[in-house]
Amino acid sequence: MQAQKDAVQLLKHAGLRVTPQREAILQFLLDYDGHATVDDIYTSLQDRFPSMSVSTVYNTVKQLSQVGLVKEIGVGDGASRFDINVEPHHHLVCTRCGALFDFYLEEPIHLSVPPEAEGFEIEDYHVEVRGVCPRCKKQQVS
Amino acid sequence: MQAQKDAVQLLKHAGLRVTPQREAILQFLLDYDGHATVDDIYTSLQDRFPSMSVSTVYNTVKQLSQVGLVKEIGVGDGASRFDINVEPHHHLVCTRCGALFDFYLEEPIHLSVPPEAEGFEIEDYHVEVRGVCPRCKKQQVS
DNA sequence: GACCTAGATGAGAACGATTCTTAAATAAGA
DNA sequence: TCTTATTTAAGAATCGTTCTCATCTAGGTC
Repeated sequence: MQAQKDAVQLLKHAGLRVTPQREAILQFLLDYDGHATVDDIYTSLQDRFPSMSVSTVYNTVKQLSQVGLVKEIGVGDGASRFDINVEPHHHLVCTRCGALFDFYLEEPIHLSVPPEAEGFEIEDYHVEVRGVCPRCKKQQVS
Repeated sequence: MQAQKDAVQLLKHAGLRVTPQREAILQFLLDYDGHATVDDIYTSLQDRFPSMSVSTVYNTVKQLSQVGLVKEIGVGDGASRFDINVEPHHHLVCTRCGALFDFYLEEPIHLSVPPEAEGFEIEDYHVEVRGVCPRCKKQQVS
């Protein structure tokens, strides 16, 4: 009840219409521990919304991300993931299994904009660290 | 002649068979000023290799990147881009037009691996800075 | 130079993620 | 309750990429 109200309030405050589908999708992301793909959301809500289409999930997460309620993270080549953690943070990606971990930088990056991009207006940045996660490291025989 | 020899030598040293298609693709990347997509390569070589298939381009760039002759950079959602600059470097991406600029970090990043990823073995990392390039900034009225 | 074989190519089918299209359904203000 | 601008469902369409497989060829061997 509590949590359900949250999703509704968040949608209202964001100026989005409250529909059952949106509420469920946002709620799912609020409860989900990790970085969900559209397919995660879609299949998880199949029971409650058997007739919901994938387009609806795409539309919804796009809107949620436009109003800043979720953050889209596109690492590597696979499907985009959606993160309820909208604070600026970065990711470790396992090149073996695709697992994703959040991390925070100890201090902001320092970069020198090259001459040909003089005047580039930085909006934000994302660091993608690639490597082998502890789980996969354990599994490899070497 | 000079440049052409380079591509051949690079392929040989990498232990790859030298085929006309590979030579042309690598040469194209050597000459190309920027970050080419598979489609850039494919369409640019249509004249010289009318019967070359996209698969060949995909196969070739994949191999070139496996032997370290080029670097694949996948920013945002669109097509992967291939970069003859294999030094560790990072990218500015224009969120309006998709333009891509290289940049270098003044100093390496410092990160604290989160507890749940304890033992993560870092292979490399890539910083994607998003914003508005000078050209697009000029064009927007505001 | 001719021969052999692992490896490369071309053509198109297949695939996965995402977007588009359209008609029907509905949230939310009047 | 009525109205209208939004949202939805369903599936077609699109885009980038991979796969399949029959044919071809680079490059070592004789």
